[in-house]
Amino acid sequence: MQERYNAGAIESKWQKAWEERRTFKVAEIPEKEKFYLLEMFPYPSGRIHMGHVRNYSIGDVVARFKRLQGYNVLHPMGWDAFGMPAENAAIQHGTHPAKWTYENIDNMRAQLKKMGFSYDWDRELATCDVDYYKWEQLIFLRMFERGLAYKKSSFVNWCPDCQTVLANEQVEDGCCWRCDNEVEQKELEQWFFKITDYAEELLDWTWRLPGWPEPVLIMQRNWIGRSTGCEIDFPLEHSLKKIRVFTTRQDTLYGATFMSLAPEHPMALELATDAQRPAVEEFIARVRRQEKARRTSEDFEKEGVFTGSWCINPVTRKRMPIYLANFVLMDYGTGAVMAVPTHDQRDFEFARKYDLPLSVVIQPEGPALDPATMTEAWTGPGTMVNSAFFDGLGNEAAKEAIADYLQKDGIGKKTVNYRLRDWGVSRQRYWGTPIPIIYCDVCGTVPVPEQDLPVVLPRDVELTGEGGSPLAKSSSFVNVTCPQCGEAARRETDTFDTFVESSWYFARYACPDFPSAPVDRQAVEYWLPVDQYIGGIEHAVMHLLYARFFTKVLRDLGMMNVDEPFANLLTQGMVCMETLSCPQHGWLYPEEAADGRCVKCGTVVAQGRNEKMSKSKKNVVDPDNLINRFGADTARLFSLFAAPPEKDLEWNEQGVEGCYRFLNRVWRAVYDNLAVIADSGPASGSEGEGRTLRRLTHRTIRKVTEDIDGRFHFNTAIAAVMELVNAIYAFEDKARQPAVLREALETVV
RNA sequence: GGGGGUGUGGUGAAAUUGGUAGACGCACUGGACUCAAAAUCCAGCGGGCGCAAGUCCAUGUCGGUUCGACUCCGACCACCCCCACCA
Repeated sequence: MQERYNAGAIESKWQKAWEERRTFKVAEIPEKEKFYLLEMFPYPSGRIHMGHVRNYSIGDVVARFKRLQGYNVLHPMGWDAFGMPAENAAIQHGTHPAKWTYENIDNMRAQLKKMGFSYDWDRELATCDVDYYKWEQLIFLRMFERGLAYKKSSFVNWCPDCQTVLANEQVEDGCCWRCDNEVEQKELEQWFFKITDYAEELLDWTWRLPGWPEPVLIMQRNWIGRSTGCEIDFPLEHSLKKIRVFTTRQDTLYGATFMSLAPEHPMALELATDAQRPAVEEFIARVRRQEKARRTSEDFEKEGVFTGSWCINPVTRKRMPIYLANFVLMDYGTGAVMAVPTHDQRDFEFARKYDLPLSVVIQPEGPALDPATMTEAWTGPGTMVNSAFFDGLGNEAAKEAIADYLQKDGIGKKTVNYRLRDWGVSRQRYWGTPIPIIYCDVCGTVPVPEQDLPVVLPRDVELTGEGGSPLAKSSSFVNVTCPQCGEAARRETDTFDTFVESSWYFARYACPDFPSAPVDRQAVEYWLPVDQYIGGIEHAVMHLLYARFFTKVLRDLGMMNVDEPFANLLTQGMVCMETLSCPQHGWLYPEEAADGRCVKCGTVVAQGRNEKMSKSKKNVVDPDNLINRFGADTARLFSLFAAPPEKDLEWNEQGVEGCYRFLNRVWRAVYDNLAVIADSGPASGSEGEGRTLRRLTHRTIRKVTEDIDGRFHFNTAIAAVMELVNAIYAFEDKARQPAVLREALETVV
């Protein structure tokens, strides 16, 4: 028998046993209550990091706890395997993205196994496997049939220097991350998912998810951004055409004195008079060039240009000049805004700049507003003035009254608008799911017939990082015959946003090998929804909203019968560490500093504040080192003990050592007492000191149970076990009451 | 500008939701063991006064509610995160 705590020996012994016995493999057992525990699956970047250790340690505790409570626990793991880092590695090092990705997966799988997490590895999936993404292509085809997937022209970030499309994350301060040149907006035809069709339902259900953290629900509600108002038509002065606006402030309609259109508005050019045309064209070109940079700049100036045309305010019958304005967004509302300078700050600034008329229609309490002397717009409540028969009403009441009036007179109608935009899923990238569409000169856009799926991502594609979609360069991929008419045709060469894969993987885990559909209805019926989902707060909006959307789409496509994917959600904080930097050598890894000095030059190291661990700042800890030095249990214990899960976890080397010390203490407590407790039976009676220990043992059981179950206070659960261990060390009456000691020790273990 | 969050010892944090503030850990200090060190064990550890039993002060600041407030309400200060010209 070993003489001291040997984490490596203990852990590898049990990990081997779990693997051989398939201990965590599960199947549907109808008479047994299920519990589906899921942690957000990792991107196979190459190595696991402390954020994974934390996330998966939390999940593993809950999974094991629920198993001990008798649940049939599904706890799967897989890989969010498509994405740009694989492609970047290919461009920089010449490795194929597939090779890079699968090698990384092998690496990380081995690391996760060394951490001892209780996964059912038989359900492992990788989203870059054809067997996974072919079902995604099928879902897309069904969505296309129903109009839930459609194509429209839209703007992408384009680096004119690199000749390539950039993702939003690749644009820093309006400039390309690689060459630092200014990014332009380029118009491309792109695929979209009609998530806006589900805006109302996605919003409604945020009030019916009691197991979600309130801040996440609030963020989703804000992101969906429902607002009620009116669409109002403004007739043009010398034409039968009209400009339609959306407003939430129909109470200010009588104060609308000019009109602002987005530069991308379809009527922008036709409204330009001959005299104004050069100025208008110049303005549109300039805004298009700036568009992204302007969003990030603080001191952004409102700018516009007069088109030369006029429209008529439908209630005052007054002429309103039509401007193009750089702050009006084409993709919200109708891309046209009725400008009320007295009661909207942007319109106010714009009016002052271009000397446009002001008319007060809401008078607050106190001194009367005077258009000539106002210094800012009045956006608060007040009494209606200069508004015909609505004068004297409170402006909130007038909102209703004017909306009814507009609707009755056919000038406008009540409507609802969302900030949520349709989800653009086209990516001009190689390493992703091919979009199963064929373009034929005769038949137009033709979906790939279902029996022709999958559209396999070809391996032999050259990746340079320049130009458009890499797949476009593979002629064997691009050139096909039209499935409808048999003429020569071309394949779609864009791939899906990787968020598409992560929007339904939780359902595929219920039936990872199901051969005839994306999901097996029966398996899904048993396992879904996920009873506990765990992951980083950074996914509060995008991933979690897309997954909710997909769940509803799959339901409406008749593929499964689930309304919401995640019944309970736990969002864990980041793992942080102090940064170290040397004036000469920049950021330093912890091992590059000793005694507060840089090991290279001896300069005193500057200590930064705690920041999220990141390779770029070199404030990282490699879980492998931790496992080798202390064992996986120490790594797991520390990541649970140092902070409650929703808070940021501050890395502390000495804290880790403290956890290791504690595990040593536990081991010794058992080992040193083996002889004493060897022959003792179950604890029945107890007295004196023994009675106190017994009570503590049982109080600890209750405390730990309450702390883990639903509360997720792992730190206090561990503290309670530490107290019990302290009491075991203090217990002296071993010889007379060995059963009490044995019970306490077994409880700790 | 909008939304969300945080503020408790030297330090990470507890206080199960209005009832003994600081559990548990880290750091530190003293002691035991050792030729010595490491490891381990024991003790102390918010501040003031006191030899002591004690006692007063203390949860960002200022007010309020309450028999009682880290917890609830109001105002303010500081820091962090997210969204950001959404009509």
